[in-house]
Amino acid sequence: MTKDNYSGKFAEFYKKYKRMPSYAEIMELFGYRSKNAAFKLVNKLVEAGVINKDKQGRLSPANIFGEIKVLGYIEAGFPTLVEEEVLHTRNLDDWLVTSRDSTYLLQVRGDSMIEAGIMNGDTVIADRSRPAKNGDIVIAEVDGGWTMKYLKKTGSKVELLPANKNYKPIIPRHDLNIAAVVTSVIRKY
Amino acid sequence: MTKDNYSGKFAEFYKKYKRMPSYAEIMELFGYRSKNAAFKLVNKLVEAGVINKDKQGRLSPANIFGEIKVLGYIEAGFPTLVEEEVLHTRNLDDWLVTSRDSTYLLQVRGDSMIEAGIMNGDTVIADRSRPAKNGDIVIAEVDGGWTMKYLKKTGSKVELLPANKNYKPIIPRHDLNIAAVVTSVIRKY
DNA sequence: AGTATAGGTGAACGATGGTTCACTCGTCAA
DNA sequence: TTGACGAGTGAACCATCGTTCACCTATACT
Repeated sequence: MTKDNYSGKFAEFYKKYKRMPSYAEIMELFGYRSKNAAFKLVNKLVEAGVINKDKQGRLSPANIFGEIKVLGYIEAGFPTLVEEEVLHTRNLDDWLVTSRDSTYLLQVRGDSMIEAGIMNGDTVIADRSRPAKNGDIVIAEVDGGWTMKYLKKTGSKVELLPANKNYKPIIPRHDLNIAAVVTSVIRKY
Repeated sequence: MTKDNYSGKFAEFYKKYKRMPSYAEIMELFGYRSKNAAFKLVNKLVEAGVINKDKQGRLSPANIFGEIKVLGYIEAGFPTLVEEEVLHTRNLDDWLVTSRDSTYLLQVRGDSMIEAGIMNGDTVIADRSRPAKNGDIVIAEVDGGWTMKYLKKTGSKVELLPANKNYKPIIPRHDLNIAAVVTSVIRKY
């Protein structure tokens, strides 16, 4: 069994149970009949930097699980070199979500934001706690309905601008309630 | 202290140490002087569905940490109603990443895929293990350089198509090595 | 008034945790 | 052939774990 397979089993377990296995469980996981075998294996993985162990011997994953390798740039235009080197790793959750309680996912219908690269079927991450600045893409309740648009503030005047020439800007008549600011857009193929 | 603050402290701890606190640690966390106080608090949170407890009393977060609430649709075009109801929750990692070992993040430079809604500065998630099908967006090594394009297969012929009228299709002369398939696009504001 | 009841204290319990020690069994190099 | 070494076994160790019990407030409700 390779070293990747070793840590893979731990990652599997951690993903399933959201905690590290005890030594008794590691025994079952690898078919050992001695706790000490598990103990030695763990120490190796600690040295390899895959697992962390605190002073009291409790285990925790060492960032590796849940983190995704980040390579360099890819040029969409002309072919260039991508360093085949891993620059660092990144946890998607930590990267995209600052405050979990005030964050929501919304699926997008329609094409009014197409020029901003937001297409029909995309998912947006919206944060309710972030203050809306001029130029932000916001989720807003305007005159009784909900919409997603660019926010344009000019003095005390507020407009909601689409990113599609076929649609007109919205100037709120009665109520404008900005519910959330779009912090990210995700498209899944 | 509200119930959210209770679970918030657990979420904080779990995020920091990637494991649930022991009862002794919960005591410190909340300033209790008795383990039993922690014990009773945990049981409440188990009943509230925030924390899971297995047969041997070990704790694990009950999906709530790390999961983000999913609301309904947002109409980009015209204002519509968004049900203010949480449909379900979703874990970004599980949703976007199928096999962690073969997944990479790449930052996009250039505008050759702009009509596919992939803009300069976006981040793409690429999977090395997924087979590349006709119409997929792929990361490919062609004639010594790297690029990201649509893959077009017609019989035995292979082309790389940009999503921008200003760029021409790439027909590989010597080598074409499809390294990864783009599974998601992320744009962060 | 009394009296439930939620929330905390403090001590004790057995079970399980991680750890250590002595030993065995192959494998590989000298 | 010998010896060193990595890897697994099996038993024992104590600290810590989760749990339970009896007891002690407060606060709110009849």
